[in-house]
Amino acid sequence: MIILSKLADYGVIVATQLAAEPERQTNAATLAEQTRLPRATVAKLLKALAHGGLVTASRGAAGGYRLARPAAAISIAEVVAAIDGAIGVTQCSIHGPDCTRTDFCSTKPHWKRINDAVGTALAGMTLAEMTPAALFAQWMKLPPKSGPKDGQGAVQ
Amino acid sequence: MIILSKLADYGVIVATQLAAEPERQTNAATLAEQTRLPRATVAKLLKALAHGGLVTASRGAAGGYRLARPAAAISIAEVVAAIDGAIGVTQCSIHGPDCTRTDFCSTKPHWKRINDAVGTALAGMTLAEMTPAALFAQWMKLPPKSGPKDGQGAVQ
DNA sequence: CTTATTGAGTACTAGAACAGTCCTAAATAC
DNA sequence: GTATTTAGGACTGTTCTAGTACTCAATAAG
Repeated sequence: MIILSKLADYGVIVATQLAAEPERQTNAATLAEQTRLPRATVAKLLKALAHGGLVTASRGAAGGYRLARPAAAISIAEVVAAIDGAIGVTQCSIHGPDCTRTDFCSTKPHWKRINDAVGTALAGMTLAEMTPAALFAQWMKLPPKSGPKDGQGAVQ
Repeated sequence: MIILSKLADYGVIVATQLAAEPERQTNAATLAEQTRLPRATVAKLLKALAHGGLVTASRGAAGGYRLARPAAAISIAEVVAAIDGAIGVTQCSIHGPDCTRTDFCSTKPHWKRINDAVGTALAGMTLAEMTPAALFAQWMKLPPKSGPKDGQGAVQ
């Protein structure tokens, strides 16, 4: 089973790309090239991110997108929610008490615990931590098994 | 977005039902009645659980299912994995390095952290904790806002 | 041994969700 | 005015999910 949809995954990648150079305004076509994702798909993702208030858009010639807030203030949970909707472990976690089994379902109250754990995990990581720069910093401190001598560790 | 599929959710419900009376052997039809789930679906779930080694089956007349291990030794993660397959945050978390973006994808290494958090949350809860008995015990210690005077709290 | 019961395994179908594309309108720079 | 770029839908093909049905194998009871 996969937790994130492909689009949510892509959304994080696109947002991370924006976070890599926050001062610049980048248009959808350029982001598509940078991330090697289909142009139309990237455009769709950016619309969703803009709708969620995570990026700001400028229309017209020389327009484009940039992060609405500092990358360190945008959590992965927000990015995912902007694309996939609210995060819930089960159907009943989202829809509330309209489950026909509510009355005798003993599992329901427990999902909240798991739900919170997942939410915390996604909310506890920011876009800033996803950038290559952050990855590099981490790699300097905690070199992989193969050691820092081969540059591959930083990518893999 | 919903993390668990309906079937995985149902799987936990069915397994919890088995955990409620571990000494008895119950057949698929009875479990379907107890959980109010479609009989054919319950049968399908039980097959998956049996395949995953979580329940043992006895064929033939007076056959049925029971937990293969004590409920306290079966984690929700195992139940979910038996039905939905291995848990991964993204496609690449499962498929490994065959992603075409591996070389320049800076987000990939970070998913592991989130992946582990989700896995830990699901692995940290057992079937025993999901049973009504466990719920009741918890409710005795931590009564809900409405207080223990109305018996409803234990079900909701 | 025969028969009824029950799980095992597989195949199948309808429906929903997902991923991706395309088109038209609105805004902006030159 | 014209080119560029996002906004907002609509649309489509594919994949996945949920649910059902059917046949085979195993077991208990008479």
